[in-house]
Amino acid sequence: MDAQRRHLVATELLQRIETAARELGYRPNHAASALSRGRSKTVGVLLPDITNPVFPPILRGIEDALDEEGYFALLANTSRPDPSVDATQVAIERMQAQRVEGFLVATATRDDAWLDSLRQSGAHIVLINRTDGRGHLPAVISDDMLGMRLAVDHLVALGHTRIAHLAGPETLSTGLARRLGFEQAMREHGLTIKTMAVAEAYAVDAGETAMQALLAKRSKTQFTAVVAANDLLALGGLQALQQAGLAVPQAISVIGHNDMPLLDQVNPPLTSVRIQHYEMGFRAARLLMEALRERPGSQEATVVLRPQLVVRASTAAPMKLKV
Amino acid sequence: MDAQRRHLVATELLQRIETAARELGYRPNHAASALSRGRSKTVGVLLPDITNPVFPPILRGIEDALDEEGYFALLANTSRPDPSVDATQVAIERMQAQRVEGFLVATATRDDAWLDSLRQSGAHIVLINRTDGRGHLPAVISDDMLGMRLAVDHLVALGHTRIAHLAGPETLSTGLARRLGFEQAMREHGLTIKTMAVAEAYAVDAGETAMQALLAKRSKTQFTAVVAANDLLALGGLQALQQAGLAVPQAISVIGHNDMPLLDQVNPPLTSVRIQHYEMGFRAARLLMEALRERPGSQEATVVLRPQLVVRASTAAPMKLKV
DNA sequence: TTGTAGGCGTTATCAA
DNA sequence: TTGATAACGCCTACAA
Repeated sequence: MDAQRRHLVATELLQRIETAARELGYRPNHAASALSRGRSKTVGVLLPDITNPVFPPILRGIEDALDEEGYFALLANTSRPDPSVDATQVAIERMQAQRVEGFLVATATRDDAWLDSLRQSGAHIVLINRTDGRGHLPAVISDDMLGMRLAVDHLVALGHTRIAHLAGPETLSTGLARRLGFEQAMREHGLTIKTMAVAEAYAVDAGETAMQALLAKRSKTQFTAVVAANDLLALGGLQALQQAGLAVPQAISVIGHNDMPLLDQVNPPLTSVRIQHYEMGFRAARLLMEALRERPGSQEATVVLRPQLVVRASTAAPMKLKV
Repeated sequence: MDAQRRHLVATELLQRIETAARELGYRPNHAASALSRGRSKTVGVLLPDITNPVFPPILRGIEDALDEEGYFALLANTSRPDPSVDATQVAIERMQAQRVEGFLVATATRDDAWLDSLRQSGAHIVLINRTDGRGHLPAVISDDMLGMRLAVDHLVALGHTRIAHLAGPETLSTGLARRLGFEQAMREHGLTIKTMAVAEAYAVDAGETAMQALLAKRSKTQFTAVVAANDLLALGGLQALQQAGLAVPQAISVIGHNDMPLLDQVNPPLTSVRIQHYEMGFRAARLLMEALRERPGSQEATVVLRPQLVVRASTAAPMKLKV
């Protein structure tokens, strides 16, 4: 029964009804309600892969927010071993068949055609962590430019001037924004950018490869620090540095991005830009809930969360130059 | 349209129909189907907390298996900051309202009343990773006894004889089974168990506390190695050892359990018993799918997966005794 | 083979 | 305010 109207019925009667209902094993049938009211109380959530450590806190935030309104998330991991089938498209169709009331999308790239058509079909969408290229979808993201500025500021304060960037894929808004943020921050300090390598994906092995590319040019560039666009890249980079016999932070300082779990336990504990993952998921889900309540056309916001630098043992003053 | 009967219709007509359907924006309404057929194509998944690194691979396995049959998982994180409300009970009721066809439960303790009543209500249930106390529910678990044997065998082969156990909560089947496995393995080697500490929960800080308890008795017991029931406990233990100025593995060898992600990157890289998390989720979901297909009363299996020892740098031969 | 009627459980509408 | 009734969209069973 509608919670707001319980008081209209005698308490004693109400209790008798509820006991009876329990004894008869009555359960409200949500499928019937969904059909009749056209509200499934579910939303679709698109993630690349829940196995990637950044996503569990985001998902937890989403579910905590949905929970408050009695919603469930239908989850799809879109990154699959077999890329021949378009997992995203399939997932969206299945979710639409389930009549999800909206979508939370953490898989956007800067040129996703499906996002546009999904939007044009009138679906409610909130992006998480990554924006699309056009920027006309509401989103909850971290201030990636600021994050990179914090990283560069920290290194400059330690005395570094020759700083390299281990960039993420430019197809992702985060990869692009962090590169731009890095360049901007360097400019503000009057520093020129000597080296940059772009990783193919946010993954450990891609980071290793990219770092090797950086190291190949090291004799020329003499960089003493590396800002990575992502922790996984940084971890891969750490491995490449170790193989090259370069000590972190003595020879090279390294900064990651995301501050994913366990990063304080790795060797050396990694300095990283902490992103509010849980908050990101929570706010995005709330935003979606609000959009579902409002009449269509209510203005939709983009929320930008503040990152924070967490200094650990992978950054130190550069070695004295042997001039 | 039913895939098995497509051929009964002229291909050309079929295509015209499908184009028309697409143009009209037709989407099959699953809510209606669910109501009419009594099948929601969803199952409930109960986890303590997706943020704990062991669960993402399990969930991924579950979803990959469900995906094959067009099912979605409705997820609930039952461990909540405010324990005053029984999150499990609430989640189950909401899932039943959504008419989930079964439950995948990774939160079982050895004395859960709700599990029994859920079972008696006729729900299909498959347990994951942990069993209940009575053992009359189908489950997919890892061979915890074997896992501990692998750990002890490895330490004995290195020359250790005084081995301590950092046990998990006895309310969980894994905590109990691993302790029993440890004791059994020690017995097989003719070794007596000098020290054991039981952690309150599978968490880093609980591991730290428990290790401190072990260390308090160290002058008497002189243990040279610790087998932890869980990686988080081992990580906490590592911290306590570091604070006590004991080097790992030179002074003390440490073995974890689960081989969770990033464990190869911590300092020192942790030797651990690898559990097939993904497989566990995948098989459990498959088992549930089968149970849903069969007539009621079909015999239900418990699947036991083989763990595997992953040797890294946290274990070494014991220091020479100064006799 | 094709078509049609009734029902799934809930909600909303419209009369009384 | 209350109570009966149609409708939500799909599925199945039965009739044509």
